[in-house]
Amino acid sequence: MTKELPHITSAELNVLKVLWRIGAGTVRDVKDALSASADDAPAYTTVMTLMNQLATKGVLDVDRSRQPFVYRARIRRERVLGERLQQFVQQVFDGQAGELVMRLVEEAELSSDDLKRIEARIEELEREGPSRGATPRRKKS
Amino acid sequence: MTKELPHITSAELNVLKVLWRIGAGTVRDVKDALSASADDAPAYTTVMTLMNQLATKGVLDVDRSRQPFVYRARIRRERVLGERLQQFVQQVFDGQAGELVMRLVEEAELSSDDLKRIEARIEELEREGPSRGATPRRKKS
DNA sequence: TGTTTTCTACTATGTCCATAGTAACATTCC
DNA sequence: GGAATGTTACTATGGACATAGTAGAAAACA
Repeated sequence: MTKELPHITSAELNVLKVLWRIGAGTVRDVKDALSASADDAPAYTTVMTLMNQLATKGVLDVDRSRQPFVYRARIRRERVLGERLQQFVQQVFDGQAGELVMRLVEEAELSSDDLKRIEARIEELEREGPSRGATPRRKKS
Repeated sequence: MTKELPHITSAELNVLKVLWRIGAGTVRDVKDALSASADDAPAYTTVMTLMNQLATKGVLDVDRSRQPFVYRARIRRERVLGERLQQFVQQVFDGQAGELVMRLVEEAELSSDDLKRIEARIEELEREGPSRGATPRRKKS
């Protein structure tokens, strides 16, 4: 079984996103990247606090043989976003992922490229695996 | 322009969901409904606090001519969930709603009924409005 | 009418979180 | 080596939130 994913706060997630993008980096690297993309970027020390918290939780790997320390994500983006999505679907849409998707479709949140890609994938799934049950996966625990 | 939606916390949202379902009700009604569906339901007074907060923000309507007071939602479910979804897509998926949907498709979060419905709707859209631009709507503000 | 129950209003508490400052330490550069 | 700069470790602060208790008013009941 995969180890339990620790809780990652919103500010921490922003740090993680940068590291997923650049692969590995120092506090300054991450701080600069955050400053470049957002107007209200956190202070250097704030970024460090966040990165230390993530390291303590085992989400980041720290190479202390170099000065400044070099950080790297130990968790895959897919895993974190997947969990986040799952929680969101549960908490806000009561597990009704279908309703969520329909809403995105209706409200033009998806480009026509997105729509094409989704449609294609659905057709593919329906051709290969004729059934996946009438009801989606439910929350456990 | 529609008035700005006040911030609704997670516990408040649970209260709102009950009221959307039952239409209108007293604190006790809501408290009982919450107790029925979840194991760790909040105390009566906690529910009251939440409902008062919502009323203060203008999210709930209070009929004080009856004892106990009767509350009713003044905001439509679609509006709140829509905003929530929008924020989530931005914050977690950087606005890439397509990736979010693909993930739901891949991870079997959608039933085959869901898939059929989505596919049908997409085909419909593609037939009637041949284009909605290559890129989805972006965050404003 | 006196007692018990229900309800409302106000207040309190503890946690989580985002933010960042300060002091100490290392590195670099004249 | 000494000053300037960058880095780390530790600590602090303020706000938001979920939770719920208590006091007093109202209603129900016996």
